[in-house]
Amino acid sequence: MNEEPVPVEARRARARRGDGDKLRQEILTAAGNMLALTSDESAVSIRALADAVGVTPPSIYLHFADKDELLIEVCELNFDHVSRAVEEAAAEASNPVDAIKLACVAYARFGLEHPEVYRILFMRKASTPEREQIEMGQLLNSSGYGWLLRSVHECMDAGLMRRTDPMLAVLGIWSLVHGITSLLVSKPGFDWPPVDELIGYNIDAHMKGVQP
Amino acid sequence: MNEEPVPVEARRARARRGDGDKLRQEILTAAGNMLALTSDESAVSIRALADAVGVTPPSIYLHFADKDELLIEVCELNFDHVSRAVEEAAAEASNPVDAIKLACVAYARFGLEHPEVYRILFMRKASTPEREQIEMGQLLNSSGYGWLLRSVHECMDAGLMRRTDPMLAVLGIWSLVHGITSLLVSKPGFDWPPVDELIGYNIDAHMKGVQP
DNA sequence: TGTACATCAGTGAACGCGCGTTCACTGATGTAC
DNA sequence: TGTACATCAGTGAACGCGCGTTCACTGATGTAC
Repeated sequence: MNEEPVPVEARRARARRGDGDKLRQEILTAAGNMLALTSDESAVSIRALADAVGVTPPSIYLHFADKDELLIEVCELNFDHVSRAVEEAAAEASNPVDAIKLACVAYARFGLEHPEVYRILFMRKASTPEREQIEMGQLLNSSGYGWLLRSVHECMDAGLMRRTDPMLAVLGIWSLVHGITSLLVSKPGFDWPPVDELIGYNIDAHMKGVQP
Repeated sequence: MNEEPVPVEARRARARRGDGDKLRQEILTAAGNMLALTSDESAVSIRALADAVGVTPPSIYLHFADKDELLIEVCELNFDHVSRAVEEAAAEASNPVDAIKLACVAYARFGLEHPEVYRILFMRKASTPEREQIEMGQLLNSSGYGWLLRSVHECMDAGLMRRTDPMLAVLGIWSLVHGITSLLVSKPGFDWPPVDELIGYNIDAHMKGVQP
């Protein structure tokens, strides 16, 4: 249909002199939106991003050294999103065990609402070992992870969980909810039981199982 | 180094008249080996497979309609492998709860030993909805899944698990162990606690939590 | 107040790559007469 | 027992595609004199 090189009206207005960084933000926002809309990580190519922002592919390189650097920033932003969702949900609870339960539900819901973001954050193989280190650092430093670790400590201190290496307990809770979320994301066509019930029953059981 | 089109000595001996299907088997075996060796799903291309078997790319199409059909068969084979590993481990147990625990350890171990196979089976997004249906069918019909479902029923009948929709319990157990496995597979560089301890503590806790 | 100039945000065209797949073919193998 | 022929397993070369990335450039914007 539209084979002319670039429809000029679709082009983004050029940034003013000092405002080069605006494009940088627009690119990151567009990447997030594209993941949300297309549900396909491979659809987020340099070319597609440039198109979405209304710019030519080489412009991307004015703001990011390469594609990997771009994706790292996308991850950074989205670790923050998950963290916020989890912590907001947990704030409603009246005790640390309930807080963990609510957090798990919020975590799974985030995954289901942003499946491709979830994929990139938690299911992707990093392109290089260095890149993996960076991503793990982002994850471990995210406020959501810190929150869970503190909550587990709190539970142990309050006698609501039996004492053990807190890491084992943290990873167990995270694994359970990540397992559910990632299966739902990987196999959306399966005839799953209602999500809340699935999470509710199992996280309840799990938290009961780690009591003293 | 070796830029000649195809080093003739490396070529596979041509099959005898009725033996065309031998290549088919060799291709499937090679695909499994490549996944094991390269730990990179994207490395399994038609071209690489042809190379590994000692044949030219078009030959693949003598035996498989397209790449998707080939991968479906690879999955089929590997669902069988997981199932066998799980059931063999469980056979050592003296009660159904222990059987489930041993099965979980075997399942995780399989994932760690065959990370790319695990990725394809349980972490990949299917290329099409039809393809997803096929894969889910393979999974649900695999003997390992059937075994877990029966074991959960057994536990409930024996009063070792409290009664609920068995699907909730099955998916919970599977999610926990899949969660651990897939995180280990996704983030191999993380400083994980010993796998047996991680699985042991958490599956123990979980099975305790689902008791009556 | 006007103009030359450096700077900055971007463009256009092309690069090489590996991919899945197709098409016309070749040549060894077995079979019919 | 010998030969023509159909069949079958494979080859060789090419297709179009989208990808990340590079390079030489353009032209608007602000600044110095």
